[in-house]
Amino acid sequence: MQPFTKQIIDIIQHIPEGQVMTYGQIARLAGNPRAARQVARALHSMSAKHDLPWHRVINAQGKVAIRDEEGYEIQRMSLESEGIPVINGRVSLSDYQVKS
DNA sequence: CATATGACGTCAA
DNA sequence: TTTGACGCCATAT
Repeated sequence: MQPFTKQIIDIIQHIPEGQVMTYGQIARLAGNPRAARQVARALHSMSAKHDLPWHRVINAQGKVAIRDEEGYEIQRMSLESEGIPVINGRVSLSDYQVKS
C-alpha cells in the first residue's frame, strides 16, 4: 500500500460524523494538493473493501459526485441518516464541510 | 490567460 | 478472481 493511498484512507476514516470533506481537502491533507483526481481513483478502487465512510466525501461544489445511480442514492441516504440534508444532489458545504 | 477541480479506466500481482 | 496502483491532464470558470 502506497503512503498516499494509506493517507487517503486514514483521512476519510477520520471525518467527523455529520461533516463532509472535498477531494481537494483530502488530497491536500494527504500531502499532494494536486492529487484530487487520485483521491477519486483511490475511492473508486478501494472504497468498498475498507469500511470507509466514503459517503462523507463529496466534490468541492457540495455535489454528490457518484455517477452510478445506486451508489448515488446509497450515499444520499447515508448522509441524511447522519443529519446532512441533500438537496438537489447537493450538500450545504458551508454548514457541514470540515474546515482545515 | 490563470486557476481550480475531479467517485475513471486499465493493467499488474 | 479480487485488490490496489497509478500520483496527470482535460474541462470549467
